[in-house]
Amino acid sequence: MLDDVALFIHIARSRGLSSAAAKLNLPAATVTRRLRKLEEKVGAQLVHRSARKFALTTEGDAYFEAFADLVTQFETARQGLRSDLHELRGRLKVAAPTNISVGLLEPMWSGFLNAYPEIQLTLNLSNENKDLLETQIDLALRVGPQTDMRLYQKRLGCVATMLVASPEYLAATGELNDPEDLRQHKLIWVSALPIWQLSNLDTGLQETLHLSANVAVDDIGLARQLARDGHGIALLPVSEFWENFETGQLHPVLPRWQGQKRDVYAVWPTGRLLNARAKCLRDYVQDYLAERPVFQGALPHL
Amino acid sequence: MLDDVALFIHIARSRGLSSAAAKLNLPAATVTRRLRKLEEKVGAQLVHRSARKFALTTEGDAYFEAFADLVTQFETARQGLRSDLHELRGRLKVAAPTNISVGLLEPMWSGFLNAYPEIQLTLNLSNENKDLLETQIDLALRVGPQTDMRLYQKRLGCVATMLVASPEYLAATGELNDPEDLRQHKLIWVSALPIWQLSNLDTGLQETLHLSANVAVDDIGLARQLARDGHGIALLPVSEFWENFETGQLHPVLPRWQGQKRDVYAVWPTGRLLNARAKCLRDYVQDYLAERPVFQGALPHL
DNA sequence: ACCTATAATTTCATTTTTGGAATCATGCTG
DNA sequence: CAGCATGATTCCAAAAATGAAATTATAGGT
Repeated sequence: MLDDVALFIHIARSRGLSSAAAKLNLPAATVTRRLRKLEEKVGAQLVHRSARKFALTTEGDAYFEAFADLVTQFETARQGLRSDLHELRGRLKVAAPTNISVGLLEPMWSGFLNAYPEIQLTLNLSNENKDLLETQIDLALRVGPQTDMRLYQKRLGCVATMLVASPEYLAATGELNDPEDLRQHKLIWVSALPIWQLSNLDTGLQETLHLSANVAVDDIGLARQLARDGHGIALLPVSEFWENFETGQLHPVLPRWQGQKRDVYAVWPTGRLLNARAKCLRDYVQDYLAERPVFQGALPHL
Repeated sequence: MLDDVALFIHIARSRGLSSAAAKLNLPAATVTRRLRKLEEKVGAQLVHRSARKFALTTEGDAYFEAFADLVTQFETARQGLRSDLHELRGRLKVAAPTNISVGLLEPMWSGFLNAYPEIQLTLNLSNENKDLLETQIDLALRVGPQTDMRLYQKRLGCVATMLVASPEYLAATGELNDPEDLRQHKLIWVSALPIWQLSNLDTGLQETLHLSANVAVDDIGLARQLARDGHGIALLPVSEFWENFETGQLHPVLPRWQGQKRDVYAVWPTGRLLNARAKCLRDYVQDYLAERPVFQGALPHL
């Protein structure tokens, strides 16, 4: 019956059965019959009609007012779902961490846009985790443990962390032989890596260190900068210095030890269907990360 | 297609095809087929189903979220219209003038309620014309010219007006022979009858008088009371004193002259369908008034 | 008043949908 | 592991809907 009500709404808007039939690509006979069937069900005539004259009855007015907006919303929702579910065109709003996006991942964004020129990508870069529901983000890339239960998450890769310092700092203070030696050093702490959990590449031995930091910051990029400037030893994701590692501005400290690996995730809200574009991007990112050791947990000096 | 979407919503809510079929009073074969047809149109499976297990796909979730509220609104609107249009049960909000409603018309309200015990009548009495749209009145009884173009109106009857004064007042001042004599008297003016247009019952002669009133009030009941108390001559609708006329508390002044007749109307907003209850009441009122001379323009002393 | 053009309705052969009955699938219980 | 109960699907005759073509209705123009 809802289809017949929708038909009636179109008839009312078109102010005639023939023009409604034309708009809906239906024969006039079908429109006539279905309107009459609806009127029989309702138990009232909805339309006064004759050749060249058209008016709604008072019942028809009531029906129109009650259902017109609903029919519009139905059709809008249906259209939106059709295009949103299946088409690789239109808007796609993505959040991603600033550090890796303007560095290692810039070619990935560029490649995606070239591959899908009809997708209008809005890329919100931030090193903070924005609320996806509030900001209406379709998909977010995140690094590190994801604890928000409102989000679906798919693991796309992982990044190792390791201890680094500037060569000047190490020349002044001497090399370290053991994680315990860290206590004698200036340390740069960053909020993303609150606990320093180190594991030995050779023996598999694990140590969790509770250290007192000389400097504490909440931005990984700043921590890298401070380490490079000789202010101490930092535990950093290798993505932060992978590209420039050969320049020697940051040296590994305790090179046979590594920090905990940080997984890279795609996340999106549970209530939200992942449309074709977001799925496409997610798969594109996964493929891109699969081909780069830095996102498969590799270390730059090995 | 909207019918199939609605069916899908019911399937999702019932968490099964068989239970949805039972609720909708449809064969399971029909439900199965129409769901599959919808899935073909959508180009995606909406439901994972097997014997004893049921789950929506992510596309199904999206469809459910997009359409569930709309389907509910559709069904609510449809149910509302069905009952509102045709059933003589439920709410009916009516506005009517206080004076005639607690007097002459009280038996009419009582009779209507007895005749239609399932109608829940809300009777808003006032001698002011309330905004029907704002107060969501279904139907209003009004007396006098109706100039609001947003209202449909149907004339149900009419009430004559005439000049009256207390016997004490007339004994003190003497009888009148001609409308011009009114100028020598104390007059009680009421806003509902701003112009005194008198017509002679015998000759048909009409006079429009522009008089200076001693007292001006905006409530007809108060005007009646003042006249009864000997404060002068008032031009009043006969409905105001029809019942008590034989008690002699108010005497006709210039008994062969009458004031302008005031029509009684049922009015309702043009955009609003007059439902079965309001129609029923309107017709009931018209029949009731038709049987009472006071509402057919009669004078009490003739 | 008549004619024409347009809108609505009706007819009927064809297509599609329906629903009862039969069949299949599967999860739970013993 | 087998059997049973329940849910889902398929089959097919019957019913309903469809749409092209023909017909009817009517409003406007001459």
